[in-house]
Order: sequence, then structure tokens, then C-alpha cells
Amino acid sequence: MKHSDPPLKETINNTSDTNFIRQEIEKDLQTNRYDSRVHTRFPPEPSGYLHIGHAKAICISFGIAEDYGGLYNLRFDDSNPLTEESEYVEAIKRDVRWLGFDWKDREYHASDYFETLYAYAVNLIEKGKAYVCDLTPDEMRTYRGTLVAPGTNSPYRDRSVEENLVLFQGMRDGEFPDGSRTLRAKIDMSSPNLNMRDPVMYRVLRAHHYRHGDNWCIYPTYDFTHGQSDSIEGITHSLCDVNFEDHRPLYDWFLEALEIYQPRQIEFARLNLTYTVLGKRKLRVLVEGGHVRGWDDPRMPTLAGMRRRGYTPESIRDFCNRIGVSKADNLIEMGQLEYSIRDNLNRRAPRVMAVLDPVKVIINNYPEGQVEMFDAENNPEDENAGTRKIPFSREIYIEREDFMEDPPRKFFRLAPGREVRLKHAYYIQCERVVKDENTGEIVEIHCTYDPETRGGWSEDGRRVRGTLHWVSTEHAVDAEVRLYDSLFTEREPESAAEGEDWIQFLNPDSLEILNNCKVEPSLVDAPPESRYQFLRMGYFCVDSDTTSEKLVFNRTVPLRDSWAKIQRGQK
RNA sequence: AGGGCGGUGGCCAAGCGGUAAGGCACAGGUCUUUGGCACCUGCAUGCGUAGGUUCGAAUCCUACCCGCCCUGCCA
Repeated sequence: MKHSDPPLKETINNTSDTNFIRQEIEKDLQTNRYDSRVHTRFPPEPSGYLHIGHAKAICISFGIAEDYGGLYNLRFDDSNPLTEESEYVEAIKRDVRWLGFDWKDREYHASDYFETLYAYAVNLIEKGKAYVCDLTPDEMRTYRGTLVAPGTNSPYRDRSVEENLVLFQGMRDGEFPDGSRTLRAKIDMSSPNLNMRDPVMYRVLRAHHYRHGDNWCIYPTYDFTHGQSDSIEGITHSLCDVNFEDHRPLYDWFLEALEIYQPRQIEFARLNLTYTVLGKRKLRVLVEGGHVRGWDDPRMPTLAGMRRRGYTPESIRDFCNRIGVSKADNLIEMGQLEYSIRDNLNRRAPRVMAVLDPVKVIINNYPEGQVEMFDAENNPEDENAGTRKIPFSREIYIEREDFMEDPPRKFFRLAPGREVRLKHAYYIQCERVVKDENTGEIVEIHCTYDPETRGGWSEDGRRVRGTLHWVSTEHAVDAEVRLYDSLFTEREPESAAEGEDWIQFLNPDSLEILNNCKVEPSLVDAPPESRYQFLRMGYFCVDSDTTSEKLVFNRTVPLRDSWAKIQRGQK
């Protein structure tokens, strides 16, 4: 029988083509419910920076629109002037663009619909479906009832249409103090769904809106803004997180009462990640409490932080595709994210040599003053990546952890009498070590090299188990390297036991700064955000703190380390 | 406790009455001038629990258990 090649394995590594939202959309497409259109939107409130959870939402909404040949809008949900700022609008646009999505000219602001929304409100008043209420916030809470007890009708519920019209106009005209009156939808105070117990549509609030200044002193609530904004923009599928499931009946009620075009809201589970917190309020606490350096601190799960850390937009989109979409609560392991960034960087990051914790190696039989230039491949995963020259000389630095005086089993690196390969250079053998008289710390390792192994090969078939990275001392460039560990020590910091504060689970060792690192000279002018693989050490990204005086790198993620695993097993 | 939504291997997630996809993680192994990458192998007689319907159930029915969300004039 003829030998045949193994069958090609179909590698489908995501489930984005089969999630329940897509199934619903396909049904709508088949029944022609929305005229065969698919039009989605991503509606952030400009009150903070986008995080990886938003990336999931963006990938779902925009990704679906792209895949079905539809359109997607970027809409700022800015109906609360108290929390919103232009700075955030710009940051959000930067991050969405960075992720690789282009909303073209479809940038909208819910606040631009304020006039229309006001007219909608008047329309509901005229239909007898909305009324001005004078209850105070406390009273309103009491009248609302509880989860198990029905509410009570407001004493202002039966005001006449005429009176409501006059009062609502008065609200807009600034005749009433903040918080003194609201416009409410007249629905059902005994509904088991609390959102339907005459929800507030408008509040009196004298606050400066970042976009409309002091033009308004009444502002519509989320519930009276969102569905109508979707309707106005011709959205077909309004995708949001499960938090809004209970709001869907209200979303539908307003659109039906208004008798305007009605999109469909579909909810999915929001993302949770181990060893971090997601959610704007909490991230804000970290920033304002000084627990991190800012929204773009490389430890933050914000897109700005991840960008600075060295994450690529491709890796984030890959991650979002891999985790799938469902309605079940989830807690995705960091390892999943790390897999996506390693996979992406493996293919695109140029390899360079950098010694983070240097110890000097002197090659005694190498001619003093001699310098050789070796060719080093830039990326074994990319044949088009080419090569670069790296200088070699009599004195080099190697990683301190790559030498052990008394090596355990399976240690393949340098040790007394042992021979190892210096990547791209020569085989060297350790002859002796010099220690500091006082501390006992190794300060020099003396070796000899084999001139017959130039480039790292030998003709005699001799095998060496270890290959070390190195940097020539006289050519080395100094650098600062920042290593990151998880922001929290708990897998699920937000599930802090009662009475405990999640902030106490912050990892005191989430940042480690290495000041004495030596990198190969090709990196002198590496620009911020450029990414590299430091051979055998991990993926690193030039930080924006870099100056012409000092290079600063962030470790994006370490390489997988099976030696560390062996060591753990030996203990 | 009223309502809503969920419960498939350590973490995600397909499955839509015909006999448990895939990914991450993990464990072995091959290869290797990165202890990286790649490649190979293994990893749920089981789908919250208990009954029932059926030739056949993760999929249908009944009851129960567990988890999350909802009592802002936030979104």
C-alpha cells in the first residue's frame, strides 16, 4: 500500500461563526425582519478608558457587522453630564481605531438627539403615557416597593396632559431646582420587573455637558435614550451585556409607545478575567487611588495599558474570537490572553539578545581587542525577516541564572567544566569562577572558546545541550527593564468575602524594575511601542518613558519556561 | 423571597432527539543554534440533581438544587 501523507487537519480555533447571536441574526436575515440589513453599534459612555471587556463587546458588535456585510456605528452614550469628558471621547476613539475598526463617518453622540428626545417625551405626555412627578428621591424609592412587594402609584400620576405639558416645559426652562421633579413613564407600579415601575425619563440637573455646555438643565436617562438612539440610527441588532436584560421590556415599551422603528436588543455575558478587575468604576479607583500610574499603566487591563505593555491589536482580537460568546457567567484565565499575545508576537517580533541580570564572562583564549561581527537571524518564524550583525568580543555578559556552580540534574547551561553554545557565536567551556571576597557573589566566569565552532557549529558532531544568549560588554547598551506580575494575588479579587475590600488583594510585587540590563547595540534607537523577543527571556516592548539617554522596556509576557517547570518539580 | 437569565472536563465553548467538536491549561513524547516555536499522544460512559417520555435524551417533560442580575433622578 502506498504511503500517504497525513490528512490536513482543519484548524478552526474559534467559535465566532456559531454563537447564538449570529444564529439569531441569521434567522432575522432569513425572515427579512430588518430588510436584510445588519447594522450594529458600540455605545461607550465617555467616562473612562476602554478595557479588554469593551474589546470583547466591540469585536462582537463590529465583527458581526463586518462578517454580514453590514454597518457599525460608534456612538457615545453621553446622557449623564456629571461623569463625561472629551478626554475620554478621544481616548476611546484612539483605542477603537487601534483595535483595527473603522467606523468611517458614523460617529454619533446620544446627546445630539436631546432635541428629538425631548419631542419624543412630549409625544408620550400627549399620549397620556408620561407624567411629571414631584416625589423626592427618597419618596420615590419608597413608592417603588421592593423586589417582593409591589409599588404604589405616585400621587402625581394622574396629572392632566395639559398640566404635564406645562410642567415639563417648565423643567426644561429651568423653573425648578435640581432633583425637584422628574418626568416618568406611566407603566405599572406593580410590575415584577422594577424597571417597569414608572421609570424616570428625565431629571432636572444643572450640570455642564462636555458637548452642549449649559444648554440643558434636564437630561434624559439611559432608558429613555438608548433605544431611541438605536432607532434613530437604524440599528438592527443592539448588542449589550446581560445587565440590560431586565431593561429590554422597557426598551421595547418606549419604542412601541413612540411608534417608531424598533431594533432588537440581544444580550451576552460580559468578560471576566482572572487576577484582575474589569469595570470602569474599579479601574478608576486604581487610577485615582494611585495604585497604578494611570489608565495606561502596563498592568492595567485597559486597551491603553495593554498597548503600552506591548499587546498587539491582532492578539486582542484573536483572544476575543477564541473565548466565544454566550450568556453564561465566565471567568477567563489569563493564560488564554497570554497564549494569544505569544502566538502573535512569535510570528512577528524580531529576536534580539538582552541580558537582564548580567554576569561577566571572560574568554581567556580569545585575542584581546578583537571584535567579530556575527550574522544573526531576526526571526526563525519569518524567512523574510533577514539578519543583522552582532558584535562579539573577549568579554561578554550572560544571564546570571544561566550559570550554576553546583548544577542540579537536567541543568543544561553553564557550570564548571561544562561546554555550552553562545547563540550565533562559539562554544565556550567554563574553566573557573572569580568571587567577591566579601559577599561570595560570582563576579567573573572564566572560559575558553573553541575557534572551530565559529557561528555555533562544530564539525566533529559534538553536541552541546545548552545555548545561551549574551551581549558583548564593550558594545552593550544599558537599559531599564520593567517586569510585570499580575495586578492582584487573588484569582477573583472581586469576589472578596463580605467585609473585605478587593483592593487589599493588590499584588505588592506586580512591578519589578531592573536597572542594570544590557541589550545588544542594534536596539539603541528602538522607538516606543516597538516589540521584540529577547531571546529565551520573553517579549518586550519599548516604553514611552524611553529617552535618548535611557532605554526602557516593558516585559509584555515571558516565554513559556519548561525549565522553570522542571525546577518546580525537583523541589 | 417577586422577576429575569444561566448551570457541558481545571478555564472557555460547540451541541438544537441519533449516541459528547474545538481552543486554553495540564501530562507524556519527537524535534531544536531560543528548555521558545512546531509536531505527536493522552485528558467527560459524562452534560447541576432526581424522576419521566422515547428504540434512542446534554437536547423533550416534571420537580428540585446552585449561581448571577434587578429596589440610581448611573450607564
